[in-house]
Amino acid sequence: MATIKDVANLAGVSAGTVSIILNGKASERKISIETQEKVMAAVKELDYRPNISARKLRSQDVSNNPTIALYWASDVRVNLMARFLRGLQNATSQLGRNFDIVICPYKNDFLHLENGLKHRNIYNAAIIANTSVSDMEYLESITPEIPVVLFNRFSDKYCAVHVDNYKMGVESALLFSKMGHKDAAIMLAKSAYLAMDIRNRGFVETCKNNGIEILPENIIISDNTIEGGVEAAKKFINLDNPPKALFCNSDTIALGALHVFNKEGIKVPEDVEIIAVGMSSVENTEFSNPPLTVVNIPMEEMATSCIKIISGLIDHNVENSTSILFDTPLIIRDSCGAIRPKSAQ
Amino acid sequence: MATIKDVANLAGVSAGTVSIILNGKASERKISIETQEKVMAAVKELDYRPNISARKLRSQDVSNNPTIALYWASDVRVNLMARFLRGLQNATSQLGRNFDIVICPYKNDFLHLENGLKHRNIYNAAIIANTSVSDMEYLESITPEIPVVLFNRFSDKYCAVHVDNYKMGVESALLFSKMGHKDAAIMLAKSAYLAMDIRNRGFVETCKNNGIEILPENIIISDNTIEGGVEAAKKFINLDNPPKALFCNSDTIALGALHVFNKEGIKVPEDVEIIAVGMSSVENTEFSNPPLTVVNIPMEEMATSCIKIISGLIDHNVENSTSILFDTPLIIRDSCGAIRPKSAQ
DNA sequence: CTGAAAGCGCTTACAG
DNA sequence: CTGAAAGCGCTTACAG
Repeated sequence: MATIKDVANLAGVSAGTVSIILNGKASERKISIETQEKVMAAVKELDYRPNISARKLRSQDVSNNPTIALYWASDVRVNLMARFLRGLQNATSQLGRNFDIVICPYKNDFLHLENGLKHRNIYNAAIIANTSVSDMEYLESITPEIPVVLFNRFSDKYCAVHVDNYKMGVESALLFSKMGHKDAAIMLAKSAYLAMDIRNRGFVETCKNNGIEILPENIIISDNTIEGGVEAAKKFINLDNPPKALFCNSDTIALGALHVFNKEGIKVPEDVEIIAVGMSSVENTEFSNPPLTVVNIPMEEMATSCIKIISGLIDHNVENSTSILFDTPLIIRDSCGAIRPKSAQ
Repeated sequence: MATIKDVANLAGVSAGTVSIILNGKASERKISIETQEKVMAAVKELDYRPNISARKLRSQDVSNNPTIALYWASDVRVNLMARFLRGLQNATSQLGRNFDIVICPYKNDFLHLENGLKHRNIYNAAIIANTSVSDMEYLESITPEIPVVLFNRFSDKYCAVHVDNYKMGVESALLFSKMGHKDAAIMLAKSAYLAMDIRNRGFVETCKNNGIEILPENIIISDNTIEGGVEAAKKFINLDNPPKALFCNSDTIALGALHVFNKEGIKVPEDVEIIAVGMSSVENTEFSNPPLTVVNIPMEEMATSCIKIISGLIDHNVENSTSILFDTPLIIRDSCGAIRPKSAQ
């Protein structure tokens, strides 16, 4: 990488002169047109780009926000990030402190390729979200150079903001049980995510314990997209004996399924009751037709909490393995468990 | 802000020693426990935080990505940003070059309070999205210190990636005209955004020219949220003579309206035909009930284009006022203009 | 009109 | 076990 000195040498002037020209003070300092042209030519030839760190160091006028890396798996639905970012914004306004949040997309299972955790001078701190099992193993094996908070994961070693995934599955199963169901189907997002697996286990095991049968063919795997839900619903409809209880591991999938059910005249909740895990904005499931019963993951609040911990870590006044467990409220809406007006029964 | 020298002075040691301790090399370098404790105490007392710029400058090991500020109005639906970020990701992979994208939420009409454009050493470049009229005036009046690309806005002065907002309104009106409508209603997001105003004008003026009447009471203003659409739809239903053509300036509002229509047994498109401006993910309108006809703003492609221009500006090989106008295709779906099977007619 | 030099806050060989 | 010094790449008074 060319430096200002290289440019100066090539142009046959001093570094100071190059700096003046590059900072648009050429006319103010009466630098000759000729010199200016020589310098700009050298800049182009060497593909010179100023070193921002050196600039910042030199001219201290500018308040320097801490830079926080947000590691977000690139194949995770970006609109989940929307909720997260909303929470981040809340936090900065609550803390009266500003952070530069840098979005760092990473490929699941390849977190170890990222440099930000290994160096102390890229970011001041990091939030790591949507780790896969092997990413977690990697994290357990290293000691990052910067403060780290895990989002929606737990570890003894790190600060973490998380939910009880198993319980989410349990509560969904219990609601089905309460509604008197004896068999159920599941739509699962295919993914490498531990959290989702744990949720499924919670659901499946609780079903078993409460006399709800889940036949192997009633477990439908799909992409974690609306379209994935559409495909899954088509499979569901074609089952020999579609259960009247459906658990969707992601509300995105549930929305796709609703689309198909509405189109095909399958009534929710009369023909099939649905519970979904609330990952996307509450709005999306609140105003679907019908509104969906969800076990809600409070992303915004969790994100706010993340930033507060990070802020504390940077200031050295938070314990190095603080964990906050968030509750995941069951929001009962028309798709399952709601008391319906007589006319609709 | 305390420096390493301050810490060294307070602890009564040299700056080098402080550095060694802070970098976790104390035991390796056999620094006495006593010294370590003195230093850490001084660090805490002074609330010392290392200057990342100085670190970066000193230890050049780490590749330094250009930092791009993404100015995004904080009251704009964050899930629009989702689409934008998806486009950004595509760009970085296409360019084989990495950028640090820093999310900079700003308050509309207060872009002038942001420092990033005024200094050359905070960010390397900026993308500015969702400017209000007065933000645009501000931008016209200044010369930013860094390369800037406008997103979904146009200016002679800046690079811009934009769409023909007027035409979006025109095409929606023309489709209604083709469907034989003689009157129409509009649901508008209340906002300070020029783009939305222009769209409305395009729609209203074209309606007028084509004999479609829009009564003042048929113009419904609402929040740009699903809930806003719900409220708007309730007002729509209570109109004395609700038109059979409805233009929504935002698909988010349209989704809220659909919720109400479905609930109240108002059939789309039989009872009312809907065209919406496609701002959120295509998925969301593709799998609603019924799927929505939209004039789509190709956010992802526009974002990709933004980054490519930025990359060119940084490398000095793109013109300083390059503009790219994107097409906004009309996507015909069931809510308006689709050829329906006989059974549904 | 332009150059030489100081110094921003760090880290790291080197010396002792 | 610790300190003094050099130097990363810039910018900016100062000198001429």
